[in-house]
Amino acid sequence: MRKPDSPAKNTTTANNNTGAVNKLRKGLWSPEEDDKLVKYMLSNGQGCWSDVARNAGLQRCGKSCRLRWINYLRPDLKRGAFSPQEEELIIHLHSVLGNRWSQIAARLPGRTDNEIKNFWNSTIKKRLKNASPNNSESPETKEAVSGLATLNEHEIMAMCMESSTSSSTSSVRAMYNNASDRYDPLPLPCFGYGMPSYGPGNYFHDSVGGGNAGVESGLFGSHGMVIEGGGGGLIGEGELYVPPLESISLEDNGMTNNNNNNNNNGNDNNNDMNKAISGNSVGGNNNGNYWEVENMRMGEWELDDLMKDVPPFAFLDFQVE
DNA sequence: AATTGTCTCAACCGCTAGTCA
DNA sequence: CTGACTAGCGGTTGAGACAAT
Repeated sequence: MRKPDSPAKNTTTANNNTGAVNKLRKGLWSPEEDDKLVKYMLSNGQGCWSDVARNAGLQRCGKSCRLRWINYLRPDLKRGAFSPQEEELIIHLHSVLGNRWSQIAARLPGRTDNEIKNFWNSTIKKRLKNASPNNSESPETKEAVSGLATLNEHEIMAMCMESSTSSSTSSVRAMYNNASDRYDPLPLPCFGYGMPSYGPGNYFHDSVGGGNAGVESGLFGSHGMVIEGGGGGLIGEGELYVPPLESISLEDNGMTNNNNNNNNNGNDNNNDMNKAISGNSVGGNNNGNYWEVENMRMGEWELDDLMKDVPPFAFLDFQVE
């Protein structure tokens, strides 16, 4: 943890330093600063982060405010220890996506890229290493990693349930109940498609009336997070494959996210999952929506191709007016 | 009880990409 | 086209917490 710089040391008042820009604070955030930022964000929503810093009366750079909000203050954060299911999912996603922490985080409701990155570097990495102290390419290690490429359907559902009933949901409800009978959430920059239960259009809107948004919309459902194997190939029947963001065709869902322009070509995804989906037509579990992924290999999927003919983003009601 | 080593994680840094004048 | 500005990402740092000696 970094020591919070004292305000006296870091703040140069404009009074006795004409023309000088106030020195920005660094280091740990004080409760008062947190309070200021939370209050500002809840009442004004996210705008330009440098404006947020200025208007909230914080001697912080916008970048610092953004980080603090995203990683710590955002009301929907889950916090606490990672569940075994989350852990498995992280390992699996990392085997598919590599160190794309933000994309991994986008598939884990209430978790931040920073949190996942730390968890990976401190815990999982070590665990996988310990599983095979002599050789990282040993069968044990391969099993530890590739064995997680498929997740048990019930485990996924359990994660959906856990996610949708998490205490963070309640806390968000509490924060928004006074203002409205539905959750008009603050914009959450890292939540794009691929995180449907919190994503645009699904974000808690149905939860207030007793519905269960996380389950109804499907933690991995409507945007095609999980492809159910049809038997044969590496994805067995009843097993679930979580495709990389870049690989998901949204055409059948009629949904896309213009914000996701990350044109990763997936060259580092040359693992067995390619073989698994290549030559196996796998159907989505989304009420009859199917993605035809026949003949597709990750390295060949270009985002431009995926995005063409996709109708404009149809759900922007979470945007701050 | 004191010291040392290790772990955890909040926050920073540097970089890239997108936007706009 | 260019440069300034901003958002976002991944890597790294470092201080506090905790465990071991």
